[in-house]
Amino acid sequence: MPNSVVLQLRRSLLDWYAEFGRDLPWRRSRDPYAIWISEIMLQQTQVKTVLPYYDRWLGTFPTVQALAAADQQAVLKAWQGLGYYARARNLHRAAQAIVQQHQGQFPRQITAAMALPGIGQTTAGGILSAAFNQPVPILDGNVKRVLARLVALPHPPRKVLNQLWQLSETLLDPQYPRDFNQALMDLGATICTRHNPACLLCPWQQHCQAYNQNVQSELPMSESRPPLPHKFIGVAVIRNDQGEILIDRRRQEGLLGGLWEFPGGKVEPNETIAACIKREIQEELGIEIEVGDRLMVLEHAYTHFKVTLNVHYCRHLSGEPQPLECDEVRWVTLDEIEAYPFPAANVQIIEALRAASA
DNA sequence: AATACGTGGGG
DNA sequence: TCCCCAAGTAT
Repeated sequence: MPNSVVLQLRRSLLDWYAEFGRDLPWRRSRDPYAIWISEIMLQQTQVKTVLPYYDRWLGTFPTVQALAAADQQAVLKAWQGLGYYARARNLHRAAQAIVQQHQGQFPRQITAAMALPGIGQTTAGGILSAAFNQPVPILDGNVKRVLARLVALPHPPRKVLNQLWQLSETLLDPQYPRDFNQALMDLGATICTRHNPACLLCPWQQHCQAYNQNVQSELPMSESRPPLPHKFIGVAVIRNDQGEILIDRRRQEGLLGGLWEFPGGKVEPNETIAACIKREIQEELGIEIEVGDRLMVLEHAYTHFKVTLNVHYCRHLSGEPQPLECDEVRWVTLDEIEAYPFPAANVQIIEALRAASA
């Protein structure tokens, strides 16, 4: 790309941003901690979703020291509903590393930043450019889409990441890296959207190859995926003679790691829901239960599979619950359950229990 | 390099 | 209804 074009692209984008850039709360701050929190929350998550979480989080954990000193349960509770919970666990661990190894200061070296858990190349670039105005490129979903259209990229972005990183770096304005990166993301989020891009309002219209070839709605190229597997799960709401409910904390690794849940598991072929629940509870907790009435059936979709949750009331018969396949087990009341972080599908179960007890 | 990892909203 | 997607990272 000729240097004269690069200069025009920088200038037109920065002019556009000065007039139409979004007023977002983290842009009002130069605190690396606040900017870091926003960057992690924004991974694979829309601005609209993040806004309420961001404000609450800074109220609960106003500094990196406060976050480092917090209990993981409180951290996960503040993250409840945002998804990709490894982000919260990594944020917590990274805060402790910053306090212990960086004197409480967010590292300014990109290699040091990327050594922190949960911070990859794009997040590091986003933080260092936004907080310190360092000339470090980014390549998030917005930038991939904008650049793929700008050059009419004839490949799915995933196949040519090096080329896109190179382009992001070439275009980055060395004088205004903070505003340039933010402007690039705003362009993707508000003008160069996935569906019905507003090309007539775009500052890059003149240089956009996709627009000039009228293929903007076809780009970026996407790859089709096979249909998601579907799992049927039996879930137990086990109550004891005191009316308390049994919950367990999932292991740290993997899906929903560290969150609490109602115990249960996958229905085997030719197995009834009741038999599944009774078996799973014996295997996971080592106790005998009686499976009772159905509370609800709910559908939920994760990133890589779908589930049908068959939730039944159960009565504890005998045995002391043990954490055989989880990190912890606890009897709680419906009031106490508020303090525990649960996945979204389980929040629906709690709401149903609350409605049933009212 | 390909896959695991959440959730809510839009077409 | 169903698929796709949105400020990606870790392994």
